[in-house]
Amino acid sequence: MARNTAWKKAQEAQSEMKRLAVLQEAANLFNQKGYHATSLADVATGLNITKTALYYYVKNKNDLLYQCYLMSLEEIDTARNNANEVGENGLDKVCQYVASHSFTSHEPAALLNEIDAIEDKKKRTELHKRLDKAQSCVTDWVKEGIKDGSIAECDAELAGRYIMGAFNWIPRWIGNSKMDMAEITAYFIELTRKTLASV
Amino acid sequence: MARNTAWKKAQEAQSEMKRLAVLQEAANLFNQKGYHATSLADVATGLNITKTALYYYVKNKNDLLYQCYLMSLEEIDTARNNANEVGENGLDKVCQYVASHSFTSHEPAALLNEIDAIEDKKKRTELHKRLDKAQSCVTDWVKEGIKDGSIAECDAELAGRYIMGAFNWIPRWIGNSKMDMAEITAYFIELTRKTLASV
DNA sequence: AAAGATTTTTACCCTGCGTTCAGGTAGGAT
DNA sequence: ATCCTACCTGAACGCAGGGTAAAAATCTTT
Repeated sequence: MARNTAWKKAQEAQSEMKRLAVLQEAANLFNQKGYHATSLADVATGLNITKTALYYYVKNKNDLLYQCYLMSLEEIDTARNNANEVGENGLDKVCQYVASHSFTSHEPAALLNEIDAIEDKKKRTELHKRLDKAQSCVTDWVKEGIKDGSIAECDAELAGRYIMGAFNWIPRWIGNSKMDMAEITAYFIELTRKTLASV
Repeated sequence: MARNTAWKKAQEAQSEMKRLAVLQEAANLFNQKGYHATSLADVATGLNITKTALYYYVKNKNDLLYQCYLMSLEEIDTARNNANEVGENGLDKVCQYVASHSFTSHEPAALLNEIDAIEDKKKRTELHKRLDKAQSCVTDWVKEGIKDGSIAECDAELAGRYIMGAFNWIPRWIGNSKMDMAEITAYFIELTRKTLASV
């Protein structure tokens, strides 16, 4: 029956929403307190359910972390694609990237330290690879910028690391600051332009 | 007896050496895997003793973390004083600071995230204060540099955060890199000079 | 050699937390 | 009424890992 499948789809969509809510809550806590310091009870109470209920959406705690990574990496990929489309030269792409990168609500950067907590080796290396890509694309853009003249001659990898470090570190201190992410990001992009500026 | 006190001092010195070895080992592991992911057994086996032996040198696991912080902060303080003595202008002081800061074997920067794991509230805020100082001195030097002309007009705090972020992030990726700390630091200082350069 | 101080071990307890199991409720379909 | 599916709960298990007490080994002093 057509009705049946349509209904089923609606159900699945709603279910997926709930699953994402679980991941979102978990990601927030993992970012705040770290994976090991966050108990499943913490995640559960934040959602007003029991910790056992989590097992309906997720295989186990470690899988929960993995799913969070998948979610975050998806955003990073989006940011990268966006930068490639919108950016007009190397420098522009780098700036576009860091802008969307740091606006994400999940603060994936903070999460991205806990990769070694992933127990399954295959998944761990998979995540490592995808993360490397998140860094190497910046390196590539810097090289591109050197060629197209928007960026000064420099060591592309180190320059990329320098910039990404500055941005990735934001979550560590933003709590103490009166400024919000938008202001900080805007100013950091200015600094980035100066750091990379040709002549 | 004079002999007695002299000897006692020697003993204490040796004991202190051992205590520092414990802290060093713990700091390394905490940096590598994080506080919560590191068990006392891990620390103990790294030193070829039983975990109970640790309790001779340290009150408990949380105190161990605290002692590690004290050790790291001492180095940071030294680096700051050194920068203030040797540096000839604002820009110079900043560069001196980050140079010695990142050469430390303990990689205190990585450690410095886990402050919230300190359970005692008083000690936690004490560490927070001292860490703030480690950041604010950079802000001050940037301001100084703007006045003495070595650094361009800019938001001193944000510029300081930007630079410190770049350096603090190094421990996260240096493992994947073929370069060593000395090379990286040298190049990062160049980038820092460019980022802050007046004109 | 015996007493004392320092350092480390053996053997154990106990709590927190991830995980499982055995259901239970609500609501739509038949 | 009955059954199915989606979703959730409470209670209990198992074990990793922090912590303790007391014995034992090692080193020093007299």
